[in-house]
Amino acid sequence: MPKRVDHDQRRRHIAGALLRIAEQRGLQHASMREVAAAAEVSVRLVQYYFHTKDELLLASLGYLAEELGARVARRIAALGSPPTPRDVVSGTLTAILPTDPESVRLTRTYAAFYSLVLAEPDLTRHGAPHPDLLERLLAHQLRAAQQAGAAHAELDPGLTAAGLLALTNGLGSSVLGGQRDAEAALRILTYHLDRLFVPSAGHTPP
Amino acid sequence: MPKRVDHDQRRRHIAGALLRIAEQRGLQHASMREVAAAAEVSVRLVQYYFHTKDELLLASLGYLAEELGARVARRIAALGSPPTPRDVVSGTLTAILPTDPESVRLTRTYAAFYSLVLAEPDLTRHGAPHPDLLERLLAHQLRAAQQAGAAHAELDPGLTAAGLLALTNGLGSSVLGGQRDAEAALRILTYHLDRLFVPSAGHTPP
DNA sequence: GGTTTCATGATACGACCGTATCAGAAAAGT
DNA sequence: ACTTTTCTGATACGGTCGTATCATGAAACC
Repeated sequence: MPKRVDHDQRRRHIAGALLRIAEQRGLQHASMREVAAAAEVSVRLVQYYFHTKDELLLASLGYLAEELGARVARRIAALGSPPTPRDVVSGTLTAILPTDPESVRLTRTYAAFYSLVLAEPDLTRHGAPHPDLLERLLAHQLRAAQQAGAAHAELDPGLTAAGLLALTNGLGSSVLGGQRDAEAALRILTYHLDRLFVPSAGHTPP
Repeated sequence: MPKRVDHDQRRRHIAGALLRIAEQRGLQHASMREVAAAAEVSVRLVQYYFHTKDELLLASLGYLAEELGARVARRIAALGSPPTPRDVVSGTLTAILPTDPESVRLTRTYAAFYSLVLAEPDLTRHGAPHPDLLERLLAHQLRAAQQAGAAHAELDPGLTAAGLLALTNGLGSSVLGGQRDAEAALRILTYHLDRLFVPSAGHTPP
């Protein structure tokens, strides 16, 4: 037998090369040859670990989702304990908004996959349980804030959570599109959060 | 000289074929040959009216923007006169949200161009004065509503307008992505509008 | 009414695409 | 030591891409 290699690591390495190309130059340029070159690997190797290009695309998208999920989780975990519901909401949403290099990279890469997913929905038939999950997390935090008197009681948590997520996604698009810088987007997001949560001692005293 | 032909009409016809392909199968399939076939025209003709593919893509995007702008204008013009600011805001936003076949077509097509524009920003160096324009329109309407006592006075019109636009774009993405249907998106949008405008006789009495 | 000019068609060229094939190196098991 | 299995490399094939070339139709102008 040959030297045993960590297949998963190899797959991540190659998929990472594809994600890098997708982020920087778009999926149009993510050909097998370009991916192999970016991973400093032969084309045959890419074929070996991913039998077909669709498989490579799908796996890469999976790794990307994993990475974004990890970032959100890390952000939430890094909050002081116990974090206020607003901290959780704000932390989650700013983790998705392209403000720092990592989030720019992640959202740019996601954007590269967006139209592909729209055009070929079969590719992700079994994917994306995420958005609904995030929405539920946010709604749950909003409810907790209401019970603690930290958010206005008449808010509908579900509709508000969905709105916040859509707002953040829309802001992210405009930032990536260059119509707004990250600072302006963050200002808009914070403004809307301020309208949901009642002011407390710890937060942005005027 | 040959029979004189309306060049602009021909260009629109060909660009329309590209837009149709982009919407239905994505820009990946919008090759010169496919566009020509969809327009029932020879490849040479496509080359004749658009010297290069980039030119075709750029022109098509322009026509698309024109079409969306016309839809918004038509929607606003169709409002009773004088329309309330809320009607204008709501009409503008629902014109953008993919709720009926035409708006689905427009937003799907836009989405197809999205990642291309992100990857090749040079293509649209001179384009897209639109978003800022819409934002200003919404902000202006919000201010008018405030002066008429129809919207809460403490709102920041600029930030709120930007938020509404981003919210609508985000909702549109989720509808196109199939995570939500148009009805749910409209419900979320209406909920947020309800939180901005003070209830009046004409609107959704409980 | 010939000629110029605009408009259109058929076809070819080189490049790159995804994938398949052929072959070989390298390490574990016996 | 030798076989067997896992891994890697070079190269070829058919297809499609964007674009260029060559050729021709048909109408307006002198």
